[in-house]
Amino acid sequence: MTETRKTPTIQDVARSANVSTATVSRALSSPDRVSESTRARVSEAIRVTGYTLNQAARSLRQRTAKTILVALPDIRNSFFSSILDAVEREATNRGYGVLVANLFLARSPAQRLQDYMLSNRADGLLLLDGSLDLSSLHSLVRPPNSVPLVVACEEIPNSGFHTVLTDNLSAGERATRHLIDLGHRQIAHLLGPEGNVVARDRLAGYTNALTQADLPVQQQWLFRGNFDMESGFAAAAHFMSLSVRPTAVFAANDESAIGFLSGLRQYGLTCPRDISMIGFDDLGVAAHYTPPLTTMRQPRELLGRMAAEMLIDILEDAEHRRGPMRIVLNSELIVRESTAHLPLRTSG
Amino acid sequence: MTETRKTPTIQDVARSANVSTATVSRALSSPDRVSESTRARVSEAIRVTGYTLNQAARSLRQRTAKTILVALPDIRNSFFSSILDAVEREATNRGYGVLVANLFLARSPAQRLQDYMLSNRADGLLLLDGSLDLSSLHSLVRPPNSVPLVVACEEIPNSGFHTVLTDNLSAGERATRHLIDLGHRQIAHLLGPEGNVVARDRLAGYTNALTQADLPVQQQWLFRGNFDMESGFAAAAHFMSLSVRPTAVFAANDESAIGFLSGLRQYGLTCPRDISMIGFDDLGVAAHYTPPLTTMRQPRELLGRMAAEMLIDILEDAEHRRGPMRIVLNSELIVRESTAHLPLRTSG
DNA sequence: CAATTGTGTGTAATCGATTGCACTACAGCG
DNA sequence: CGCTGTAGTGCAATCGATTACACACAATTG
Repeated sequence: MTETRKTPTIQDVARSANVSTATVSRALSSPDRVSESTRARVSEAIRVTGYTLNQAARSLRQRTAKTILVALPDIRNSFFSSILDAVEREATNRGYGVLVANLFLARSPAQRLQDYMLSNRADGLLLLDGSLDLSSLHSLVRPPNSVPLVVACEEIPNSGFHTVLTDNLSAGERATRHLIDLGHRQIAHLLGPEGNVVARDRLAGYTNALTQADLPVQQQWLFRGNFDMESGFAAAAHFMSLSVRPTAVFAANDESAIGFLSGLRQYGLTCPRDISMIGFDDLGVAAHYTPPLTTMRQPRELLGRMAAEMLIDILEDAEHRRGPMRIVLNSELIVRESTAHLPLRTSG
Repeated sequence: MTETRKTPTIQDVARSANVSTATVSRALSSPDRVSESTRARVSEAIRVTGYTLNQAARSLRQRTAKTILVALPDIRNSFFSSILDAVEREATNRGYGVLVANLFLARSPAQRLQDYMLSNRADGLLLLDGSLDLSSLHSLVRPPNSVPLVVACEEIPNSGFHTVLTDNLSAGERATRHLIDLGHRQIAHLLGPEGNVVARDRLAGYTNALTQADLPVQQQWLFRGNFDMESGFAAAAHFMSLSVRPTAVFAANDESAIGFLSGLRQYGLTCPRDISMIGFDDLGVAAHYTPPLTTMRQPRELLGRMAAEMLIDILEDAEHRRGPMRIVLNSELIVRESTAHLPLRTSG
């Protein structure tokens, strides 16, 4: 006799508790508007029927999906997945679901985001990728499609978007200064992707630090990179081809630093004996690399959590007319073993 | 005058195209049931109005969210995030959204999954975590809450769930045999988490290989581990305390292998000079570690893609009465520099 | 020519929860 | 006693798309 019953609805609960559906709904969403005895009856009825809310129905009526969309340039990258982790945690705590859109190799990223947002699947967008076409984003953010948006980790200059990120410029400065303090005078920079704002700021920090120390910025010591290991690996070959080789490298992130060191290894060079290396991010593997990597630690968890908080705050506060918010977090220098004092023995 | 117009609905399109909403709906979902001229008028009207589908309304009516839920033990782990990447790609291609639930440190994981599934937010569940309580899962999968479920990477024994995974047992065998082939006779295994089926299979493979080579399985050479770097690091201390030290280690995964090597480094031991090490997974960093890590490569992308395919196939095929499916993929031995022939010089 | 089939479209019910409005009952007050 | 205010509840409209059913009309068939 127990046929495959359909999922119980609020109607079933109402019938079982001998109240109207309106009362059940209120007992759930604003319990203080319902008498205690009724509330108890409803709770019991919910238990008996095994009722669970149909989110689609609620979304339709309330025009709210209780879901945020997180757009990442590449989930596989441990840096982003850590942030996603923190975002997911915060969102879950506040009753939101997390949809992910991996933009890596996607055909038309902006279009995809637009589809998602406008189809009422997500209430807000958390963007971890600064490389999107600004104009297509504007069509999302401007009326009539005013999608709540927070940009994290990356930044879109002059966009006026809400942003949470770390102070890449001063962190780049700090990293470079660390090398200078160790006595290095010939310091290269392994660049991040061209056009990436974060990478640009780290470069600017590098340049500042050199300039402040009266060291020249040498064009040939800016190595092409792309934030990934392969590009770091390739840069090592370039490094070997130089007539005058730097004694230290500041890499725009840990992944490329690791790729670079792995590349150097092919030529028999060892860190920190032959070269000092500082990275950026403090990925989990940095502490366990050989050698353990000196790096600028970004507070990933904090960053993800704050970005999620900010977005959800915006979503839940209809009166968010307080102008663009911008939170800048500090990075921290983590000294490990990949950086060392310049050897006293002269190299020439 | 251009007030904040509401999002255009199918009604607006119908009015603009001078047809009924039914026709608009049909023009979208089954174009061949609509005459060509009407179809053109509707397309034009959609363009003019800027209409986008309200997914909530569709979900409510069709009882389908066009979304899958991916549950992971820990997104930060690069192994899982790679799989998520592949899953997301496949799901997107087939028009599905991807919700993520990170079960790491979650209070009551099974409850969370249940909530998600029963609230009509997701149509199916892709489980990448084998450590969940089986009984709570059964309440999900059995009627009346028959949630379509595919388990990937991990396995839940005797559950009868659909599964995609690699052949951990034979891969564990292969890995161990590789060490034996290099002349090693004293081979340790750095275990995965207790109770984890995948870890258990890799251990079984290790045991098999030893037995086949007439080597004894020594209890004290089974090092506790947890699939993460910290546990590998800790195991190194244990290793140092042994009176007779193995010459090679098969680690249950790359992360713990890296942690272990990093631990050994503290004691001045170097791989592969002092010890050979083989890992499992072939994480991106494996190729760029120092030394580059020999490992068993799991076809992560394929695995993720197939799991997503399987789940969506099930969702879209109402008649999926073909019994539990089980796909086993092969891992591949990737020989790099962390394993070496046993040195001819005797250690005693 | 009548009967039949098929194509294209419209009408209206439906999915399940929320919520504006109306109503009852009762307490408090002058 | 009559009036007002408030707490608690129910009725029914609503969100936006889908779809069973009905119907009009053209094409095909016997």
